[in-house]
Formats: sequence, structure tokens, C-alpha cells
Amino acid sequence: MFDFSQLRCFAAVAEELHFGRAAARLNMTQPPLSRQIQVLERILDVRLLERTSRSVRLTAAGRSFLPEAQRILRLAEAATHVTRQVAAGRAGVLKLGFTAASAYDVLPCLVSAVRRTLPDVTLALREMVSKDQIADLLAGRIDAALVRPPVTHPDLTAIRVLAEPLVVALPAAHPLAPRDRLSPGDLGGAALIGYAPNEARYFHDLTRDLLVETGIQPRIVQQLTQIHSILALVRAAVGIALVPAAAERLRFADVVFRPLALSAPRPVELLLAWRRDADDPLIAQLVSILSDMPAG
Amino acid sequence: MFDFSQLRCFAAVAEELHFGRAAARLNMTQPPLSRQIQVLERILDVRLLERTSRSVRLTAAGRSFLPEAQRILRLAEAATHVTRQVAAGRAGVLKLGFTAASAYDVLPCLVSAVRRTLPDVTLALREMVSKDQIADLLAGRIDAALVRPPVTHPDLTAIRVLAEPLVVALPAAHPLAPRDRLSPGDLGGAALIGYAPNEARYFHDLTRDLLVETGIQPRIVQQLTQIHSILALVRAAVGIALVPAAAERLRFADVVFRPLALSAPRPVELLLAWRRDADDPLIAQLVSILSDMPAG
DNA sequence: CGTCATTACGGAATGCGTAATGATA
DNA sequence: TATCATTACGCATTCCGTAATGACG
Repeated sequence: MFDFSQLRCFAAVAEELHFGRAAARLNMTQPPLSRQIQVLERILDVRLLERTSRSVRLTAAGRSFLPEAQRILRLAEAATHVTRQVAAGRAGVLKLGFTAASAYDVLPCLVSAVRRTLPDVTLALREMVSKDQIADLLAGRIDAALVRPPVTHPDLTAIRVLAEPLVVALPAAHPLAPRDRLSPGDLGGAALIGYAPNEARYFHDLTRDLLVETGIQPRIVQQLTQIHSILALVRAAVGIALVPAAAERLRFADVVFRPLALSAPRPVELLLAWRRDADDPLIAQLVSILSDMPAG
Repeated sequence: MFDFSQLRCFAAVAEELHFGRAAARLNMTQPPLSRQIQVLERILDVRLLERTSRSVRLTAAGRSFLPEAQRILRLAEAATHVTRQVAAGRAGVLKLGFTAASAYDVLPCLVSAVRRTLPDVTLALREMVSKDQIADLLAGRIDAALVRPPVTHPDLTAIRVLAEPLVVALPAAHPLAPRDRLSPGDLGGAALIGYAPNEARYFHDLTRDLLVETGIQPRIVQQLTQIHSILALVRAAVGIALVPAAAERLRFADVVFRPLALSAPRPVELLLAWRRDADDPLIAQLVSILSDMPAG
């Protein structure tokens, strides 16, 4: 098999049609250049250049080989470049899982930050509940995940990406709506739309603990998983709900949000998780971007 | 810049994920293989493989580099192969000029023979009168040409591809049509459709010489260039015409052809011409194919 | 202690540059 | 005779294989 240096030599001579100039371009003297061409021709067993001491011309085979040689050289350069970029975490594809709720605030910011600072990086996004993300992460089906706590598996690591307060979502016509802020006590008798203990375990436990802790007996009239479904029911005046502040981004008509005053703050957290042994430099880049984000 | 051997080494290790097996596949021992990988990583300044004494894994950069390496290796193989084929005249593109009349018989045979015996060869065809073909040949705009004699330019060579008799084309209702064969003398008083002295110089001179030589004063009622136009006028009973035998392939309704008995045969010739210094092996192939053809 | 990648080292081959040669207009 | 490609030759570098070392289970 021939060699990149032979391809470069041939391309230079074929373009210059002059050994002397080609050698100068390649920063070498004519003799080794001449020999490289001979070696290449011997390897291919094909005459590529018709040369007299007065002129150099391409043969038909040489004309056909030249663009191939140029293409191979270009590809080799490009492969070098892109591989360095990938190694630096400035190029490549990262498969990222996310929970539906993270799409309201963190995910759009993240996507646009990646687009801006790492234009050659592609995020392959996949919405899943946290439990499935953990499974896909361990199985290597995704590279990183925006999940709810906790992340306890020993093969995984995570950092906190977002901590936001819970707010109360309630129909505009609800008796509590005129109040500027609400305390857990205000929620005592109200019909409450809660979270499913399986599919939305984190929100279920968080809201239950919060209410039980302050002595409130919640009157749960529905249990759902997705925040947008919950807000739809709030809008239909089925009840009120505790949702993360980012839900305000959804802007349902006739649904208002009120801060929830708590003695001890109990933020809703979102984590970025990945395999501890992952070597993809894109993960470091992602962590760095998320750390620099305001809500981090 | 890295080297094909390094690419091959990397591809083998990346595919086997085992230095020992990869080395065996490459017919070498582990140490040089190990060093080639290190050299490649040093050249790229990128870690491609994560290796412990127990396992070999690709890094993200390695995963991105592997398909590139494989692609480059494939292209190099393909370029080698196609270049050898071109050098052997079994692949490539040949720009071939031809006269309209050669399309009736020789050209279709040639094209189908090339398709059958040289499937990787493309003929780029271009119809022109002989004079223009000679000019394009000299200018390098075409590589070979099917032309009428003579080809006298010192930079060109030609071989005879076809020699066919002249026949008489006449309307089915013509008084001479019932005769099985005709002699020049029979054409004495007949209205004759002749050839233009400029655009169809060869046929013009050939038919004029033939008639004058045998003492006939031709009564030319029209002068045209293209044989199919001439036959159209024959069909319209404008007159009779002398055409090459291949014209019978055109099968005009109500036009019949009769052999022309001559004391000295005066064949219509078709030549294949090319630049004397042309090095394209396809020309030799073409010559060989045409020599093997029956009418050659 | 066995497996497997890496480092150490000696010999062969490759590739460069300088100098000489050969061919062409 | 001048130009330009090729051959001759010496030196440095590269690369392979064998042997030794080191890490991990």
C-alpha cells in the first residue's frame, strides 16, 4: 500500500507538472521526490506521469488517480481535525435524556448555550421519566440525563443543575387567588391535585412530606405525572397544585401562581447525571456550561 | 501526518478490542502494534484507546476516528483498484466523436461491445461532421473520432473501421426499382440527389468521381449533407441517391435499395482516428474491439 | 501466577540530502 | 550548453522482532 507522503508528492507534481517546483512546495529536493513517485508507480504498478527531461504530463491513469489522492488527503486532514475537536469536547454527539419538566426552563437554555458555544456538538434529546433515564444511562443508551433526585447508583455521578421553589398553581377564580402569597396552612381544606407515587415519585414524596410535616392533611383529588396535565386540571378548576416555579413558563390561561411561604426552604432539584466511568469530554463541557448558567 | 499503516493498526485494534488478536490479524507482533497506536495518538495528540492490561476500549475520540480511518482505507483500496483498471483500459471515460451515418451501424455495435466487454468504461458520445471532429481531436476536446477519410494531419493516426459498398436508394415506384442490380450507366438520365461539397465532402467527391469516371453526367437535383434527409427526399420521389449500404438500416417506407455493380469496387470507408501521442489505454481497447468486429 | 499491554534493545530497511549522470531542446 | 529528471551514495531515522518489565485479576 502507498503512503500519505507519496500521495502528497504525487499531488504536488501533478498540480505543478514540474518536479523542481513541486519539490520546493514540499520543502524537499528533487531526487527523493522523484523516487517517491517511482515508488508509488511501482506500488500501483501503473505509470502515473509521462516525463521527459523537458516536460511532465499526466497519463490517463494519473488523471484518474489525482482527484482520488486529493480526496484521501483532504479526508485525512478532516479526520485529524474532527477527532481533535471530539477529544476536546468541541464536537460530537451527546445523547441526553431529560424529564418533561426540565424542558420548561433548563433544557432550552442548555440547548441554546451548546449551540452558541459548541456549534459542532449535536445533542440527541430524549424525554423520559427519571427512572427510565437512570436505566438507559447504565445501559449506555444515553450519555447524560437531566433527572430528579436521588441519584444513588454507584456507577453514576450527578451534579445539581437547578434548585427552584415550589409554587401554588390555582384557578384565577379560586378563593385563595387574591392572596399575594400562601402558606401550607392555607392549603388545608383545598382540593389538591397531587403526583403519582410511581411515575412522579420525587414530586410525590416532596409534596407529601412538606404538607405532612406542617400538619396538613392533604385532600388529594387526583394523582398525575406530568406537570402540564396537572395545570390543565387546575385550569378546569378541579383543584390547586404544588408545582416547580419553572411551570410558570407554561402560561396556561386562567391559572395563576402564588409563592409558597415555608419555614425551611425545600427546593425542587434537578440533577445532571452520567456514568462515573464515562470518558466523553462532552460531559465535562456540559457540566461546565450548566455550572455557568445563572440558575445553577 | 499519520500513515496508512497506523490507520490499519488502529482499525484492527478498534475492531478486535485486543492487541494480541489485532497483531495476529495484521501479521505482526504486539510491541510494534502497540507503538504504532502510540505514535498515532501522539500525532493526533488525542487518546484513542483506553487500555488497561485487562481490557481495551475506545474513547469518544476513538469512536469518532474509527469510521474515518476505515473510510480512508477503503478509499485508498478503491483508488488503487480503479487506477489499475484505468491503466489497463478497463475503466474510465472516453470522449468519442462520430458522424451521423456511423450511428446506423458501427456505433451501436461499438457501444454494445464496450458495454459488454468493458462494463466500467463510459463512452461520452458527440455527433459531428468529420471536419469538426478532426478539430476537436487536435484540441483535445474528444479522444477518438469516427470520421470519413482522409485523415492526413501529422498529429493524428487512424485505422479503417468499416468499408461498405455504395447502394442505390430509389422510390419503390421508380422505373428502375424492378431491376435487381444497377450499373452506373443506368443512372445516366435519372434525377440524382447528391452531397454538399463542403459539409459532406467525402461523399460528394466519392460519388462524383465514381460517376464521372464511368462517363456519366450526373443530373444533381439537390445537394444535402445528412443521409436521412436524402432518403426522405428519395421517398418523396425527388430523385434517386447513392448511399452507403448501412443506410438500409434506416428502413424508410417506399424506399428500396439496389446494389450498384462497379468494375472497380469503390467502398465507403469509415475511420477511427486519434491523436498519435495519446496515451489513454482506452484507445487501444477501442481499436481492439473494432478490429474484432465482423465488418472490420 | 497467568494474561496482556508496554518498554528496552539490536539489526534491517527506508528516506533524506549532496553529488554525479543522462537526456533533451 | 542549459535545464530538468534520474541514479549513486552516505548518513540519520524508523520500524520490526525478541526479550524483559509492569499492571491487573
